[in-house]
Amino acid sequence: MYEEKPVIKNSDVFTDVFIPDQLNHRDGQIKSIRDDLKPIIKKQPGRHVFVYGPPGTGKTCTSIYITRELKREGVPNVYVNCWETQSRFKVLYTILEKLGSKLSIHTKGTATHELLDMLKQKLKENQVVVMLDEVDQLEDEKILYDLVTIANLTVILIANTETVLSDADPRIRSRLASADNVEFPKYKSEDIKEILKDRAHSGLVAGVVKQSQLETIADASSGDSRIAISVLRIASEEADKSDTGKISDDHINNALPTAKQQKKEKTIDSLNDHQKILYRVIRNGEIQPGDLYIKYKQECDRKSLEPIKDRTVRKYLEKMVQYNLILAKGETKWRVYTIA
DNA sequence: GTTCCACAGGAAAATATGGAGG
DNA sequence: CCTCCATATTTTCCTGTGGAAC
Repeated sequence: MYEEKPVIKNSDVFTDVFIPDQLNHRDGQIKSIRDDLKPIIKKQPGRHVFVYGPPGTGKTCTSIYITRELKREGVPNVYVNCWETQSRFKVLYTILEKLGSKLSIHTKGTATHELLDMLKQKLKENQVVVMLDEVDQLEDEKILYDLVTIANLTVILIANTETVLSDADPRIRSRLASADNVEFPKYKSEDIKEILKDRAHSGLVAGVVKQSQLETIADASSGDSRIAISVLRIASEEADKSDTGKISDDHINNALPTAKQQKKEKTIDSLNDHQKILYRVIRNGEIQPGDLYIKYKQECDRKSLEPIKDRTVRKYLEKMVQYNLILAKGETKWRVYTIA
C-alpha cells in the first residue's frame, strides 16, 4: 500500500515479542534477578526466581531481557509458555528440543523418565536457565519438582498471583523456599507514558503523536502496558490509513475499545464450538446454571450438535472464568454467570 | 430436624486423539 | 492400512453444601 504520509516507522516495536534494548521502570526487579542468576556465569549454582504480578507489567519482557544478557556470557536459556505447554512430558520435550537435542522420540516405555534422564545427562557439564511463563496453567506441578532437582538448572517461574505455589506439594515448596520472590506491581500511569514514549520514538515518525495523547492512552490502560502498546499500535495503523500524517484524538479513542476487544476475540477464537455457544448464551445476560444448561442444549439442538454432559459444561465454564471471559459469582445454585 | 433439590467440583474410568513403527 | 504406545478430553460416579420444603 502506498502511503503519502506514513506514521509508522518500524512496526516491530509494537509486537508482543519485542524486547527493547533498554528497560526502564523495572530497575529494582532487574537488579534482583540479575544478582540471583549472576553466579551461573562463574559456573556456580544460581538462585531460583519466582516472578509474579498482574498482566502487562513486564514480567516476561524483563525475564527474557536478563536471560539474553546471560546468553551473551555463554549461558543458554529456554523459554516455555505453559499455556501452550501444559504437561510434564511436553515441558521436558520442549526444553530438550530448544537445547538442541536430536529427538527421535520412541514413545515406548516410560518416555517421560527417559526425557528427564536425557536432560540430566545433558546438563552434567553445562548450566541453563529455564523460564516457565504462566506456571499457573501447568496441569501437573510435578514438573516443577523435576526441574528444581536437576543440577545446573535454574528456573524463573512467572505467574499472575503470588499464591499459585502455596498449595503445591510441600516437597516442591521446600525446594523453592529459597527462591527469590520478585513482585511486578502495576505500572503507574506515568511509567506507562514513558514506555509509550520510548516505543513511539523508535516505532513512529517524529511528531506524529502528542504527549497529551500518550497520557490519554496511559490513563486508560489501567497499568497494563500490553493494552497501552496495542492501543498505540491500532491508533497508528488507523492514522497511517487516513493519510493525514498524524494521530488524531479520534484515532486513539477508537483504538481503545478495539484493543480490549481484540484481546478478547483472541481468547474466544481459541474456544471450541460448545464453549462458544456457552459464551453467547451468557452474553445475552446474566444467567443461572440450570437455565444456562437448558439454553445451551436448545442451541445444540438448533445446530444439530450433540450436547456435552453437564459436568463437562462446568469444566468449560471454569476454564472460561480462568480466561477472564466470564464471571461466576456465588456458590451452588445461586451462582450467576455473567460476561466479564 | 430431616429430606430434598440443584448445583460445584474431585477422582477415576472410559473414550478420543496422535505419532511411530510395522 | 493397522497396532502399540503415549497423552488429552469427556463422562461417570461421587461427596459436599446450603437453602427450601416438609
